[in-house]
Amino acid sequence: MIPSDKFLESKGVRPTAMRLLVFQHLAKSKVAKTLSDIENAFAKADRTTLFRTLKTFEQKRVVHQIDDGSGIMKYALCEEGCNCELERDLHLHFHCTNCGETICLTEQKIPHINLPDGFVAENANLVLKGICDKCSG
Amino acid sequence: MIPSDKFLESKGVRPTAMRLLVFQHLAKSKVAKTLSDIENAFAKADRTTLFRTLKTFEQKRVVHQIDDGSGIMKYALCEEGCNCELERDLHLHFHCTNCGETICLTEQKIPHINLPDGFVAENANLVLKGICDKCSG
DNA sequence: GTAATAAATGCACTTCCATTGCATTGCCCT
DNA sequence: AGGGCAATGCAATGGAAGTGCATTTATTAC
Ligand SMILES: [Mn+2]
Ligand SMILES: [Mn+2]
Ligand SMILES: [Zn+2]
Ligand SMILES: [Zn+2]
Repeated sequence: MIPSDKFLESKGVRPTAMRLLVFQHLAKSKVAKTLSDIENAFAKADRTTLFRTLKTFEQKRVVHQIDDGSGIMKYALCEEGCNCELERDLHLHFHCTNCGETICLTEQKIPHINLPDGFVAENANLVLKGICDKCSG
Repeated sequence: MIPSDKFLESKGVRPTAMRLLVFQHLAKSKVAKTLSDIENAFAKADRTTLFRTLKTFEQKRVVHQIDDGSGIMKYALCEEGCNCELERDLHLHFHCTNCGETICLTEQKIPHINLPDGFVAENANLVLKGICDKCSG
């Protein structure tokens, strides 16, 4: 298990105290987090710093942003070997309408779609909504 | 060609002057429209009225709302025989990162996805981003 | 080590869109 | 005409994203 600070450095992100906390918070979580989630997880965290931390993480492919249709952006760690550079998010996301949580289904890839002539897709976002495993149990 | 007012009535929407204008505006358009788009299309239109008009249309399955990831909701007429009730949006949407337009690809259905145990999908949203036919020509 | 430089942080403020409250107007039915 | 409900218009609010700028902290140069 590569330590968090070394990991961030390997991604080109300077491992400040706050960044390490955010990274580890996301690493512990099975679900995607909103900015407010993260803000509330740390008593003395400034919203703007967290916002910019996540932006930096996103640029350096540490996290990916998820628009699950709830109106609030969520963030989750990228998979190892994830090539967000080419296709931001090949896997799909599941948004539970009961508990409101959103999770990455990294095993479920977005199928290839044949588009009409003239359309060139560079990116895809597939969100399924319904009841998650915890809520349907 | 069924007249607009009869069509709205058949959907359980009272065909007021403003509603007819909005409906016909959407019917003419090949692309999904934002609330501001519609507001700008009519000089003396109140934003709130349009907002509620679209909300009513959505509830009565006259239009569907599209979250293309641009941060602004867009609206497009439902297809004839569309069963939004069961699966809000079976077809996919294409968002052009060049011209900013979003169009319904009603022929392109969202493929069925096998989910892990415990997950029950009720709804799906698939948005492809890239260059549209007009911009790639 | 100290000074210069660059990066990160904190606070205030702005912007943009969605949404609501409430008074008013218009429509429909009796 | 009058009662009642639906639709409208205007004002205000809320929530989230994003920006400006001063301050602190870390890095680099000397
Ligand atoms: Mn994901
Ligand atoms: Mn559509
Ligand atoms: Zn759930
Ligand atoms: Zn285009």
